[in-house]
Amino acid sequence: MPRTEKQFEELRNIKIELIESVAMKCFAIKGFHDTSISYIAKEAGISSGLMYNYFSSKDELLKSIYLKGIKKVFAPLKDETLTKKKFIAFIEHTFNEIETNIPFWKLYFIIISQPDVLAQYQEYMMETALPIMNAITSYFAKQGIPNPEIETQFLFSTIDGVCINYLINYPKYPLKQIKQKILKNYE
Amino acid sequence: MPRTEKQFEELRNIKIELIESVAMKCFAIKGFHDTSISYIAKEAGISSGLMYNYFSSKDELLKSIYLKGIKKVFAPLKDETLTKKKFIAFIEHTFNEIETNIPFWKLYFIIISQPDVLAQYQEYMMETALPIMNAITSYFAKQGIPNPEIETQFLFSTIDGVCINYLINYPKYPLKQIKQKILKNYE
Amino acid sequence: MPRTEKQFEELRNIKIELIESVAMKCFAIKGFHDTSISYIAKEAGISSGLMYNYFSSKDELLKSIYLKGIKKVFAPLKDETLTKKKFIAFIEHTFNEIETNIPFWKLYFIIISQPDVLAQYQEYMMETALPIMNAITSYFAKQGIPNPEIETQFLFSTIDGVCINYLINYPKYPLKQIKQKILKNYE
Amino acid sequence: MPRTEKQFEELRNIKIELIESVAMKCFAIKGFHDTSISYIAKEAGISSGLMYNYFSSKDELLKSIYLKGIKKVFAPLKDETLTKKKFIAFIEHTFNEIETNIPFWKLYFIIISQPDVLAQYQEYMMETALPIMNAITSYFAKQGIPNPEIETQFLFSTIDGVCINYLINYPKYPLKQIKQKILKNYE
DNA sequence: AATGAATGAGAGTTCATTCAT
DNA sequence: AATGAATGAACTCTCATTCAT
Repeated sequence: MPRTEKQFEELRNIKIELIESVAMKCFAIKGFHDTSISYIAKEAGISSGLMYNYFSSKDELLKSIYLKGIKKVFAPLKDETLTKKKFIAFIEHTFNEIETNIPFWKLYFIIISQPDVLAQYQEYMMETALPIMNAITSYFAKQGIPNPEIETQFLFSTIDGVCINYLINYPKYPLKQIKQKILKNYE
Repeated sequence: MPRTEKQFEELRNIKIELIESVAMKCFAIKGFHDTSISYIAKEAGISSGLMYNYFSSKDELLKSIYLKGIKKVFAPLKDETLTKKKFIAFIEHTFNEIETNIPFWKLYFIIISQPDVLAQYQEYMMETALPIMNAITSYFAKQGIPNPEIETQFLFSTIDGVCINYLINYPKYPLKQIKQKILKNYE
Repeated sequence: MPRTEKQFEELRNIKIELIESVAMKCFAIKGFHDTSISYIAKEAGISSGLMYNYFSSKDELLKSIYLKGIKKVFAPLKDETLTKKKFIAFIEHTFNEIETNIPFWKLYFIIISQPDVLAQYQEYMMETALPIMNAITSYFAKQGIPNPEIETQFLFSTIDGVCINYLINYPKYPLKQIKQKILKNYE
Repeated sequence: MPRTEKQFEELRNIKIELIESVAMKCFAIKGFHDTSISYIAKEAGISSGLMYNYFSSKDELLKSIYLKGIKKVFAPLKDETLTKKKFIAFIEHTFNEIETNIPFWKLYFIIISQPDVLAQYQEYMMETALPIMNAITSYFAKQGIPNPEIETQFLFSTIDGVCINYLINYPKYPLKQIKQKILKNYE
């Protein structure tokens, strides 16, 4: 009995996710340029040629990992009107993502540190992040916080900074306490 | 008649500064791995071989730029006991550095985002940053701020995050207002 | 359908032998430093990058050729007790190797003339040559030859000297007559 | 008082000999290709540019060292008719040269192992060596030694072989005893 | 779908040689 | 005579990508 098209599709997706997951870890540990396609292939248990059945280039592989990661981070955050509870949930969710997905965040900072690569992805990230930022700005405004746009910028900057310092210094970095401090700021 | 020792010395220093300055800009714009030695040389108007008269490798060039930059940033900050005035001056100095030396800070985040490179430089950066951080922690404690170590970590993380977002979004990023907000926090 | 493991293995062995054989000739004709990898590749009709699929560096290529050559020369010479017949066979074998494998011997003298390269290979050569030398010394002793160790050193030195002069002057060098003279010395 | 032309000439010769002597040692220790002009210059205490006042190229430097060395080795050996005493003196002289001028002989084997370099020098060496070889052949003939040409080839080959083995193994190589053995052969 | 041999452009680096001073 | 900064061709080596099987 031949496999259905759906089964093939599924097998393909499993392979793609395997490759992306392995590649993400490699990039995070060794850096993008210092991780060769053939190394990823070996780690993933496939041939280097097969990589190109799933990704048309090394850059495309990076892009795919990045976009999926961004989607995953922002997906649960609907741009509906925020309540206090939802705002807190957003902070909690974000810190949880940071803590449990270190390789992705390493990759994230590699990407936003590479100016020429950044340009291609910036647009997508902005599309994804902007609604969230706007929702938060509205929330801050409603809470009576002065300069709510600045406050949002400040919050997102802080989270970026916390993230990058956590990546460099974990497990020494006091992530939980910093999170508490941020939450307290908005009580 | 050959040039005097002093003339050679001066010639060398001029070339070193030229190369470092051009390389810093190239690295900041294109990234470290995507900037070739021959490209830097062309931009600097010299031959590629000349680089190696002054820097033993591309890595050493990066290191030299980094160390000089870090020194310049932290040099004015004595680790003496901080007063409020001095604390404010530190914040002002830091934001000023960020605003006026964008290429260096781009390079800085490229470096701390590259796992392979980071390890070599982390130690030096820590040696340089730690006394400042300690002085600030003491200052916070004296001011009666609770959890002064966490507060210091938070401040430095925030500054990193502000910096990285400024680099990506300037001139749109509201750097001055963010600085005012931070200063207000510690009034 | 990919090739089978066995097919790949065979393909590899053919290429390795091709590269080694071509490289040996090139080294012998032009010298090691004056033969570039890309020249060898061109002569072998392959791309320069392919070399590095089989040999991790130019030095490793040289080493591989050398070790295989040495093994081939000394392989048939068991270090068992020598009889007159076997001793003569050794001399005959050695001269035959010299006469029929000129490129290898040129390479051999290039190697032992290069101080930097020599050190790495000396040990292996000694390991290989010493048992033979000891067997011959024992044979000389049994034959009642005085100072058998010196006699062995003299014999090996002579063969080296004959070899190097043959390489420089063949086909003018009277290799066969020299061999007869040596054999007569030990009758 | 300006120097006379002769004094200039002498100073120049002293410099040349200094450079040649330093270069010879460097070549012998590190090999020809692994010794850079600037390294020789530094060892000789001059600038690399000045080298080219005395030698038009690195190859010319090598050639000059080689030719002077060959001349020095063969100079005392007139091609007059040999007596037994003179023949013994030749052997003694040769071994003495080997023992006391190791760097030159290392260089000598580097050169005769480099086929493309060899061609240029072979002629000169032959011109120099041939009269000596002929004289010795005549001497052997007069002594009633059969196949005197072969005997001469054998002697020179042996000396080459002894020399190369001495260079590799000194001070372990039994040079003096080998010399005695050779002399005994011709008593 | 799958392999890994093969390619070749381009990287970092070295160094004999030149030349302004 | 003397310096050493400067050049640039040539080197070794890497690796994303292709392709015959």
